[in-house]
Order: sequence, then C-alpha cells, then structure tokens
Amino acid sequence: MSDRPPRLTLRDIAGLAGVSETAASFALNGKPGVSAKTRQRILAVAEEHGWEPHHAAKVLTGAKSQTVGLVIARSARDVGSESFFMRFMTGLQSVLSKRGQSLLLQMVDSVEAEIDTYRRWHLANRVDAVILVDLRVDDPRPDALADLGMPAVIAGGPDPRGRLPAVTIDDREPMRRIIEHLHFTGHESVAYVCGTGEMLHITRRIDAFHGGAREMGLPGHFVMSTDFSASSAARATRLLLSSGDRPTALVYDNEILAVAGLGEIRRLGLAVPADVCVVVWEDTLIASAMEPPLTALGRDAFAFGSDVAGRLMATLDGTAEGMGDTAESVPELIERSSSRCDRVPLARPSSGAAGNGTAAR
Amino acid sequence: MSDRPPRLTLRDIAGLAGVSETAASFALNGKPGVSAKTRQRILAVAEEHGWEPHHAAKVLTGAKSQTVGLVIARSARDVGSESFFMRFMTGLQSVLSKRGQSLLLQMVDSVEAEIDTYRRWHLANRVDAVILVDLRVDDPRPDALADLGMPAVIAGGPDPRGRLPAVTIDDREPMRRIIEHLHFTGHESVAYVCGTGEMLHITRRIDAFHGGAREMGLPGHFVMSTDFSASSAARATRLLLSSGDRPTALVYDNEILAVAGLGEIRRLGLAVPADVCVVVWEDTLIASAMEPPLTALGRDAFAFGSDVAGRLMATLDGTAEGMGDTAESVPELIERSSSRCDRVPLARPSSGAAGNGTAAR
DNA sequence: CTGTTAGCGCATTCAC
DNA sequence: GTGAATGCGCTAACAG
Repeated sequence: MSDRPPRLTLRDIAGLAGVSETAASFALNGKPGVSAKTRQRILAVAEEHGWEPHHAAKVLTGAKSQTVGLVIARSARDVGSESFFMRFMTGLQSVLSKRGQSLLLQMVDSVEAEIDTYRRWHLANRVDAVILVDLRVDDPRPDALADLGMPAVIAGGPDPRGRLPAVTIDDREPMRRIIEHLHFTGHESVAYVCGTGEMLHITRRIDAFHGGAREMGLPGHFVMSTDFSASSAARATRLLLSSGDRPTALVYDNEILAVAGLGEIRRLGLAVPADVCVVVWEDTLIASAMEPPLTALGRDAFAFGSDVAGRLMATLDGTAEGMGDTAESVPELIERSSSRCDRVPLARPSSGAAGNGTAAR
Repeated sequence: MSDRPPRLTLRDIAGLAGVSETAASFALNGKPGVSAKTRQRILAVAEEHGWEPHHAAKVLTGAKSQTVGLVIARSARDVGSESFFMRFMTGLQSVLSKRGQSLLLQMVDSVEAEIDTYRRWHLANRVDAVILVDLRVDDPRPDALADLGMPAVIAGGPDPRGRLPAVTIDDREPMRRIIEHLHFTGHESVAYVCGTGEMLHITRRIDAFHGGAREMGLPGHFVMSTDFSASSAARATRLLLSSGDRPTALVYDNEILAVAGLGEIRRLGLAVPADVCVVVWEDTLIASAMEPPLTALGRDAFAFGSDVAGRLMATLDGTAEGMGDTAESVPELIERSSSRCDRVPLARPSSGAAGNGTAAR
C-alpha cells in the first residue's frame, strides 16, 4: 500500500540543488561548464536521492544503450556443449559488467530469425553491438550485420569475407596435436566423429584432421559427421568400428558425442583404451569423471568469453580499429587413460614442430 | 562505404502513406480511430520500408520495455549446476521469445550488487520485471524488490514473507522418495552431502532428509554441508566414510559433488554400490555416463524455466493475481546401478504413502 | 475519422 | 559560469 514516490528527474535534482537543469546535466555527465563546488553539490544531491537517469531518455538523445546483444540459434535440444557455452557467457560478463554493459540475450530457432532479431534490435536502437557465435558455412549473418552497420565481433571467426572483426580460434593446431599424440602412441588408423559440417569450425577441423593424418603418414583416417545428437554419435561409432579394418582411435567433438560413443564401443564388446582409444575435444567435468578418464582438449571457455568481450569493447571504443582479429591461444591436450595404449612405442622426435611427413592415403 | 539511410521515423511512414502522424500511430498500434483501409495502407507502407518503432521513444512515452531481467549472483567458479541453469534459461526463453520479451542478463558477485542492479534497472526503467533465483536464508532480495514495486517471480520459492509470487519446488517429497528408496534397499545409515546451507532450498532438503530418515526409522542419518566445490565434497565424503560406523549410502546435491565424492570413495578403497550406494540430486548426462551409472533425481529444468516465465507473464498481464504460487511437479527418481545393492531385501509395502515410522536417533 | 499540440526525460545548442 | 529554447521519436490529449 506504500505510495511509490514519483520517479525523480534531472529537473528535480536541479531544483533540489538550486541550479538549472543544464547545470545539473553538465555536472552529472562530467562536462565543463559548472564550477567545481556546484558540481560537487549537484552530485551529492543526486547521490543522496539515489537518482538514476532514465535509460530511454538518454538513448533517445543519442546516448549509447550500453547493451550488447547475443542471440543463440540452437534448438533447445542441442544447446549441446552446454557447459562450454555457460562458461563462455560467464567470461563475457566478467568484462561486460565491469564496463557497465548489459547483455541482452535471445534464443531463436533459425538463422533467419536471428538476422531478423538483429534487424529489429538495430532499428529499435536496443543494442550498441552484438556478439556472433557458431559461425556457419556460407553464413549470411556477418554480411547482414555489416550491411546493417551494426558493430559486432565474431566469436570463433575469422569472417570469411573479412567484414567483421573476430576473435579467432585455431582448430588446426589442436587437431594436429591430437593426431600427433595418436601417431606417437602407435595408431595407424584413426577416425573423427564430428559435429555437423554446417558449422564452419567443424569443416576446419575436418580439413586439419585429414591434413594432419596425411602429414604424419597415417594409412587410415576417416571422418563421420553427426548432428551433435547422442544417437547419431552412437550410429557413427558403430559404423566405424564394425568395418573390417577398424580404426584404433576415435576423436569426438564434444562430451555428448564422446559419452554416446563410449557407450556404443562397449556395446560392441570393445574396451577403452585396450581396443580403441578415445579423445574428446572439450575438457569438461565429464571427461575427467568417466571411467576411464578421457584425454581431452582443454579449451578455456571463460577466457574465450572475456577475450571476445574485450575485443568488442575495443571495437566500440574505436581502439584496435582496422578490423584486426585477435587470436585465441591454443589449448593443451590433457592426456588421460582413454588414450594410453602404447601400441607401438615409437621414438618421440626431439621437436614435433615441422613434421614434413609423407602423405598417405 | 555505403551511406546508411537515416533511421525511418513514424513521421516518415505517415508522410509516405499520406496521413497524419497520429493516424499512423493509431494504425500501427491497433487502436481505433482509423478506417480499415487507411490502416491497411499504413501497415503496408511500414512493412514495405521495414519500419520498427524506436524502442527508447516508446518506453519514454510510457510503454513497457518488453524486457525481463535476470541477475545471477554466483561466483564464476560455482556456476555449479551449469547444466541445470542453461536448461533453465532455455526454458525461460521458450516462452519469453514467444511473447516478444527480451532477457536482460547480468552476473554479479554478491547479493548487494544484485539488489543494486535491481535498483538501477528500476530507476532507469530498463525492465518490466525480474526473475529471482537461488533464494537464500534471510534473503533481502524479495523485500527489496517488493519495496521497489518491481514485478517479479521467484524461481524456487515460496517467498518466506509472501510478498512475491513464486513457482515453488517441493524438495520434501523428492527427498522422501530417495530415503524411501534407500530404506527399501536395506540401508540403515545414510548421509547427505549438501550444498551450502545459505541456500534456502538446501535447508529444506536437510530438514526433509532428517525427517524422512526418522519416519522410516533409519538409525543413522548424517548431513555434511559443502560450499558446492569439488574439494569440499571430497573432504565431506572422506569424513563420512572414515568413521567406524560409516553410512552405506550417500546422497549428493549435484553432479559436481557426486563426481568428487565418487572419486574419494574409490580412493578410500570402497566400491559403488557394493560398499556404498550413491544418489545424485540432478539427472545430467554425467549421471548416466558414469561408471556405475548414478541413480538420480530427474528434474526438468526446461519445464521449470518455462513455468517460471509463464508465471511471470501472468503476473504482468494481471492474470493470476493474488500472488498465487504455482507448484512445480515432483521429479521422478531414476534408479540406476549406483544404488542397486539390495542389502536386506525388505518387503516393499503396498503403498509408501503415510509411513508413520518410529523416530530414531 | 483527421490534423494540431503538447510532453515523456534528457542533452545541447544558444544568448544572458 | 548560468538559464531559456529545441529536439530526439513517439503517444495522447485535444479540437476540426
């Protein structure tokens, strides 16, 4: 039943401080035009009464909205690497909140809907910039955003057409390290159970997988793509392992696929790592908790998030202009039991840097 | 280098349609005062030019901001049941996006900062309502929000003081089912490794744990609280199992704790479920993927999210007023190997409803 | 049914 | 240094 006090306006503050609205505005925005002491007085009054500028009014007069948009176009089912995403968002917030930026979040179910959201956000002046995730093959979003003139940064770029700045992730080197690891532990035939090839980063990984295997001189290297679902991963695993000359090591794109794959491996009566070694491209709790613990690529989702947010802030500040991309550091491969088999103890070369192996297959 | 067209205003649309600004406003807002055919024409023009009202301008003239706020006050470390939270948010979005509502997200590191965020959002008119999560003991937030006059709904209430509507979760019945399950499989001494007692729902579970154990007549029932960290869960597990008369079943509050606990159990040379049975209060991929698979409480985080969002929409609509709380349905206990021991095959009673057991301990 | 007018809360020209 | 006047884009009173 409390009568809520009517919202306090700048005018009220000015009145209470005994100055003009203009003076109050200048003072509260740190602009010249007021004496130091009246400025102090005005600030004190505002502080005392807990005044806060009306956001809409500021935006209407041309101020930034102090809001960053993020839209996620994944079906509820495959919010897939949930863990990765949550940590990524936490990383984003770690720098955004420090800068007083808010995060406007939207989940949609198609790229078209996503672009429409950008359009509306832009026309309605709701966000200053957006963060683009899950870049796809022939993705229309970077161009759409660039055409809109909406500041943005791609998490996981680079932008194929180079119109948007990005924080890039090197998928090549990690894959190389995985293959190298498998090669040195004696594998000759390896397979990669990846996510949908619609995702740009997946295609990069596939290329790197084949390329790396050829460089190392591995006779067998197979790729089976999935739709990121557990069932498709199980199916892919079954197909790979039921062939006559089956691979001895499997690389999975995330924990969902790995868990499903491991289940299928056992159902086929095979053991890990004795019969088949397993590596997963994401080090979540699940990787270390499973039996056996899974060798995993330890990507730092939090750091990735904060780097992306940092890059975006730089873009908005006008700093780091020139569209320069930032590169994310290469993650370590965390070796665990799932890939400890030592089939053919090979001599480990002094430096695994430039391996000019002979191509095979 | 493209010269971005200046933003289209209502006035422009009116001009293009050859009508007054008022007429256009009425037409575009579905208000009476325009003939059907001119309304059509105006809508057509707006559509054709992709006009979208300036959000700030609408809000400034009293419109709702169409935005729901969510602030999360957890340290980056224990974004704990990440999985649960992500699915919860997806559930929220499933109804919010359908209603054209946006989600403004903020992560802070203290309850004070959270309240301050609410205050600023409210004063700045940034959100129409907020969703309150992780209710604590003696939580100042419900009162703060009620005093602010900010519409809100508590996810996981009820509000102890009854000032805010809530979607309530019954922790008592699930705990009862767990204890019952353990009792019927022959356990006489059980323990509960819970999260921090600062969380209101944890205190409810603790009460239910002791109450249920007494009702069932279990001689032993112990509780060890943790700070939701893996290390504290390991420590709690060690303490519980190194006592002379150690419990034969452990209940963990989430997957992080369970995984840490399981590791410790093995380090102590004990086997699951032979020596110790394990139950986890959250059915994530990890529960079913572990060896052995974990008996788990299958809460539906997505449904919870959509229910909360639905309740909030009802509040905003003025529907379902009277602060009525909505109750979330009770989750099933998914029995898996980790609790299959059958120590003392007891006769299962016809109905496990009203067990007036003799209190013990 | 249409056009005129004023005002939401703030920033920013200008003269004073 | 200060105060009055305008406008951001839109809605909602008015009269015509």
